[in-house]
Amino acid sequence: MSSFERLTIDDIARLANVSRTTASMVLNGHAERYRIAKATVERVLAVAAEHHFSPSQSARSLRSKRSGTLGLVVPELTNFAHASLAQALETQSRAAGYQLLIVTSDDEPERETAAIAHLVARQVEGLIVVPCSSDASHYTQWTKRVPLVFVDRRVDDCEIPFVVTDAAVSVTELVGDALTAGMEEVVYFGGQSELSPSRDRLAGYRAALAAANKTEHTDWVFQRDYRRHSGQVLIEAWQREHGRYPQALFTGSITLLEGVLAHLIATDSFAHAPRLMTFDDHPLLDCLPLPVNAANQNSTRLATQSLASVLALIAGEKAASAWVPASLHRRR
Amino acid sequence: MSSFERLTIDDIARLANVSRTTASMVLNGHAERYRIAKATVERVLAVAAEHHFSPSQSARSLRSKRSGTLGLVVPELTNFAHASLAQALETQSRAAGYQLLIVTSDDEPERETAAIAHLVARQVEGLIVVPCSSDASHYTQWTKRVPLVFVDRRVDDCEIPFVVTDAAVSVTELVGDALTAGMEEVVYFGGQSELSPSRDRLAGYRAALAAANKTEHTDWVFQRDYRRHSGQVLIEAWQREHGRYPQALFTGSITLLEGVLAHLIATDSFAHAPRLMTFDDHPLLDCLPLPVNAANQNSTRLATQSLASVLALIAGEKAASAWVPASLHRRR
DNA sequence: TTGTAAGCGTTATCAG
DNA sequence: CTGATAACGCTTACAA
Repeated sequence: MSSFERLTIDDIARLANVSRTTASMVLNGHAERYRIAKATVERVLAVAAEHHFSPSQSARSLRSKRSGTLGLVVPELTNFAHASLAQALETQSRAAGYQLLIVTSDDEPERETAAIAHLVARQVEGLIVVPCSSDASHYTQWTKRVPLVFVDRRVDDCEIPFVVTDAAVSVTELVGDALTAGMEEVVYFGGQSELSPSRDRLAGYRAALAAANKTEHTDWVFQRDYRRHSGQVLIEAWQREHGRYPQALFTGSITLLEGVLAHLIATDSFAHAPRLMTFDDHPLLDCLPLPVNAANQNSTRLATQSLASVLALIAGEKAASAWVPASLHRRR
Repeated sequence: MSSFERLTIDDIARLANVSRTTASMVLNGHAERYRIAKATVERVLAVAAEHHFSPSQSARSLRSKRSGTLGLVVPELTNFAHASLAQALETQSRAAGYQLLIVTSDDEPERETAAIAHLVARQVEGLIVVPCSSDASHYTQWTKRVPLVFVDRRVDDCEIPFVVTDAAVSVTELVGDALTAGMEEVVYFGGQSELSPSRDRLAGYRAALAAANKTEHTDWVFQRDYRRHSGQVLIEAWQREHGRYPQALFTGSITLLEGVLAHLIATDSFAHAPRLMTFDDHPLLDCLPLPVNAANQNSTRLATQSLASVLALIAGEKAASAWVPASLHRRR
């Protein structure tokens, strides 16, 4: 087997000619409190440094009954918004003294349940979840065993705190822009209507119509799922039906936008393309031939707030839900 | 404090009217081996299930001297290639019975060192690192304390095993395509030449020139870093100098490509744009007005191989370095 | 077939 | 100021 033996605090104590206790106190910075002789302190620290001593996490957490870990369940790391969130949460958790365990659910409720079970078995002290099911009981069953908060998406009819983007407001603004600019017809392509962000985005769209005194046409709103393919199918169908493209189009995600753009490219239709808006931003959107206005989620703040929420729950306090505003990235 | 108490195996044993040992054996699936009465087994399992028992990881790892964790240090999760790698590694590690601890270095050597130190203190059993420094001693210092392999990038003059994409071959093919198609002039924009992927990509480019019997011009190869801004600066400078765009252009990363495209858009120059090729693929590249051929890294295989390497090191075996082929995504 | 007991590496209480 | 010692929850010889 391996040659990666580790020294224990006993080894350090022995090498420094002190007791286990003294070594422990020194290494945990309690030297002051216990008035340990300066010489002793230095000797212990020197020995520890020389041998790169680092205490056993397992022993420490066994003793302290704290794992020092938080769990994050996220659909896919290849989704830019979720990757940004994960990165922000990782940095912030570590700064707060927690190691973040990131696990992916692939947007499948079964894998998600397995992921949560895995993290609970790993004894995370708290759980931050981007839920992919709208069935509250999927989540409430864990709620007695571990502090749990939702981020990015929320689930109805349950008490679990959530931190989500205030999508409605930003979509209203985004779509409002187009209406103000004189667009008579703004079509909406969205994802699964069970997911809260879908509902929020649609609500924002409808609010914009209302604000502009427009009535929604029957062929303005279409919802399937967030797969790229769906974007392509929807725009194809719309074009086939009307023999033209809509004046303006809002897509609920970058993937849907990709589908739309892929179709426009395949049919060489940029010239007749709708004015495009989308939810979520990405650096590559700057490189499209068409300017796409985008609602840009603030992943840093989503991270900060959701972290604060779990930490509150862990501390036995109430955690408030929060809405985080998105910013608009206007490209025209 | 919180109401999230956990049952111990002693509780389960007591509730099932057996000893700690029996409970442990049953719960670890050793019932057969110790010929425990069927009724006893069922009783224990029933009680455990009823109370959602899950054993303390800390106690378990303390006892077994195995943390059951692997560490991954990656520059940024917002880089699509690294996110794909992290996701693949997470899934595969979990399947192999390890929890992956993902930590980001932000491509800064100091933060990277801190990240590694953090993971070592957390007692990961093995470490998979995308190195952001070319200083071997940054890494060899850890090598006596924990099994370490590089992925995606390698570091010269050190014995640490690596698993990287065979960039040279794919870039040769990519650039060769353009040369075969009659391009007389293929310009190369790359990132930091200290990083091994940069060198591999450049080597691939030069091999393509050689294969086509071309001599490299003095204004064909430019290397700065992988920031988007650099792509923009480089293309601007080239255009200013020559009063035109190159016939063909290879960018060493998507970010550099973004810079180039941003410039082309800003100056409305798509009509005179070079034939574009880039390293790393992204779904949004399908949506550009220009077809961009891309070398697509195989993150699943990078994950599989690097995981296999650390696991080999952990088992005390030799770990071989590996080159993973990339595939070409041709868009014209 | 089941139970007893030791020990993994820490930390913290309590004596000295 | 420093040192024994117990306890955290679990696995596993070894006994019974």
